[in-house]
Amino acid sequence: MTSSQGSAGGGAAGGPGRGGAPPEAANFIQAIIREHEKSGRFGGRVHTRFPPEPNGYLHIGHAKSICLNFGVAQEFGGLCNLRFDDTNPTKEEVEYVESIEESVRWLGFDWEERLFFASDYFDQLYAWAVQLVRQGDAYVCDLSADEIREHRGTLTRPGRNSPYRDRPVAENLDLFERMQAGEFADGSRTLRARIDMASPNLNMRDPVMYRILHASHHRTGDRWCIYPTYDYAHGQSDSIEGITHSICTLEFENHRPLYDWYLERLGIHHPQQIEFARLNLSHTVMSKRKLLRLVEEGRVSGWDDPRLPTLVGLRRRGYTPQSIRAFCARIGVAKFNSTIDMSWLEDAARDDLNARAPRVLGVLRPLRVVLTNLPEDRVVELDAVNNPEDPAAGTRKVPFSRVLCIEQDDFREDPPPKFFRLAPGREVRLRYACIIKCEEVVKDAGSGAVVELRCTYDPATLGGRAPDGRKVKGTIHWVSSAHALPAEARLYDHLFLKPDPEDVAAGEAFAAGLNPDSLQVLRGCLVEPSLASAAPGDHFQFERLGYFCVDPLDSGPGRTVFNRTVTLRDSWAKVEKKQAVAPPP
RNA sequence: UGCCCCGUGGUGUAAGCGGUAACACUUCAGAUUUUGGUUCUGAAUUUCCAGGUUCGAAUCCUGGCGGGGCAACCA
Repeated sequence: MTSSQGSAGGGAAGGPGRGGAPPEAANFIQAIIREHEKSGRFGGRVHTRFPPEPNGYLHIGHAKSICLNFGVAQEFGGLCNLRFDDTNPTKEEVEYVESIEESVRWLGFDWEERLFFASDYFDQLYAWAVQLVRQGDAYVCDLSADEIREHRGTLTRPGRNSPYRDRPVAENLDLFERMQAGEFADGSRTLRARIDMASPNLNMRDPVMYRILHASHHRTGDRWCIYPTYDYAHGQSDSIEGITHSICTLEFENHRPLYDWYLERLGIHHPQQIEFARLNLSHTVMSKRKLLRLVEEGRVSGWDDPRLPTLVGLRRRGYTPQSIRAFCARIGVAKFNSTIDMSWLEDAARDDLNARAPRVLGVLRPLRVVLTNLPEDRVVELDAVNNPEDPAAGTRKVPFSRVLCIEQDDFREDPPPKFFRLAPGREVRLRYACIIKCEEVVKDAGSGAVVELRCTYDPATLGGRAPDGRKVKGTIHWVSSAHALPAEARLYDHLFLKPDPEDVAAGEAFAAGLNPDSLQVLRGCLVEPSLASAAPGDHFQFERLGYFCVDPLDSGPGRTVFNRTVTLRDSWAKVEKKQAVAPPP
């Protein structure tokens, strides 16, 4: 039994232990499965599946479903399949199949040899359709799409039977055979389930099972010109694979009676469909349609734009699979429609990266600092710890010399209260180096901008500690000008200004809610020389700034681009904000 | 004006058969700190409403109210 690998997410963190362990908090899906295990339904087996349609890129919402399906299987010692729901050749492409596989693998899940396609089952599905026709449970309907809609009735009014509903079985068989043989034009006929046109559930009003589509399929080519609908294909595919728990999102709740109906009429293995609430994240959009729009209208650079909630985007942004899995475990699973604040995702990234990302010194907006009492040719190699959370990460050397750069934000000519950084006449500690004192501020004659600080360093404090015990509250990051490497940094913010992108004035397109500052490109950054060996995709913590990831696409020889995954928590920013709202007397 | 689902602190979730609300995050206040990071301590706040059943209801029943979904030959 390999059920204790635990951490990989899905449901409550850790999950319940197996075999007689006291009951732990579980989400409602785990509770249902436990119930089934107890009652012996499915013979104690648990087999799930993640069933994407290959018509777009995976996003964080899919990650929730992936973690749930693979997680629950893992936890109960079961299996999870990857199955592409490829029943609509007009929308689906191989390009998506490949990207989806890659994303699931990247997230850390393994479907082993169980990669399936609904299209693998087209022959079986067809045979079952014939069976239903024979049983009088399905018929060929000559109504057009418009006519079908018209016959369906409305939410409050029952529908009317199709005039073709009572066709003799032999005629149905013949017609269906000829549909399949390509005798009829697209849309001219359908195969429909014969259920109940007066059902209060519209899905039961003789739903379409097969439509004529003379389209080439990415896997079956031109073998078929009729294709099963989702409702007819999905449950039967589950059945074929021996799925026990068919987990899907809430909008399929009303489809469950139909899911059950097909399986019952066919008399085949009958999985349990369970619905859960899809993930909504603040400040972004999740629907394929809207994501596609952002990409097509050029509001983002592509599907992997680091501002997008797509898995390829998050990956490029610097999110690790672990952080995404932890996030999915933390948000839980329920049937209530909720919106999770983006800060939860960001926290998950901080949590994970804090433990693993090596620390480096990098300056985003450099301000020149000259140490007037340090000889020009003097270079000191200082020891810096790579990760205080992980002693095994060791230390590295950082060069220190007369001309340095510090962050512009770390100097204030007129410091507000509680500002612990550098200011005229004040002292600050340079991380891993020494304490310096600002003696003089050099300004640009024209603009009045501060262009250089002339400081002195205290040789007694080399290493950072003051032997006289004097307290220096601030510690700032820095870089040696002569040794630093140039870099570009991309700072990201929410794609949308408001938590709910739909919350725009009447008549305004949702694009109006886009945050104009969601991307800020900084080209004059300077980073410590050890970063010369940074590889694409590497994660770092720029001390005091945030977590950054080497952009795999735009970095190359002679050019390093860092994507800011997320900032560090910044309690000074909070203090400052408060001061701005209510300035001290 | 039909059917289905849902309603627990600010947020997200828990409380197998009804037993007296918990966890995480956020917030606030401290401590530690050569990252205003991390970590640690403490505090604050909760069962949509109204009836009913019961010794006892977040849990069961009824009725409201509120939110979501459904009328593709999409998934």
